[in-house]
Amino acid sequence: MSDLNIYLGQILRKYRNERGLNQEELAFQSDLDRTYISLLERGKRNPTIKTLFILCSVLDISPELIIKELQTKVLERDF
Amino acid sequence: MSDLNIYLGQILRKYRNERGLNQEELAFQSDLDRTYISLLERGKRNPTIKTLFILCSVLDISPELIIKELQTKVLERDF
DNA sequence: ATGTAGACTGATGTCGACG
DNA sequence: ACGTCGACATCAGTCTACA
Repeated sequence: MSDLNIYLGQILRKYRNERGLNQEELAFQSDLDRTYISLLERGKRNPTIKTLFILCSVLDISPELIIKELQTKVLERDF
Repeated sequence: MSDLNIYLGQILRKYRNERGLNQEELAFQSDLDRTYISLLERGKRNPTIKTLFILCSVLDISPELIIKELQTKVLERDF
């Protein structure tokens, strides 16, 4: 639970790489700042639901699936 | 997409009522402010992922399921 | 028991620049 | 192409109070 940001960052980075996007392209398409993508992926930010939905739509993945992965990662540890 | 907050608020309120909790009890158990729960349920706030997870744990519902419901509501309209 | 208002703190998210 | 820094604006979330 405390490391939720870290896990989410790892998941988002994984899908970004799978899509063959770099941070700049993801930032541009999602209309977010590149430095913010960097912060997110390194677990320095805890995004809002709306931001998550935007990123998921660009990464062409279901928010539900991201949350599912996040849940399992969190449950493994301290939730 | 623009109405994401509204839909999320409706969903959260639905589950809170199903659990027989009032806003004060939910606020206390989730360690959030009562007035914030009120704002959330009326779509005036866009919570972070962490806040969603906290609320879900008190409401004893999977975050994945909330997001799934939210997705379908959003997809119906403008996403 | 809930909605609302206002003032507030801290975190999210922006922007320009550098290594 | 990414991490980082600092300054900044905006919004999440708190608190007191009243209807």
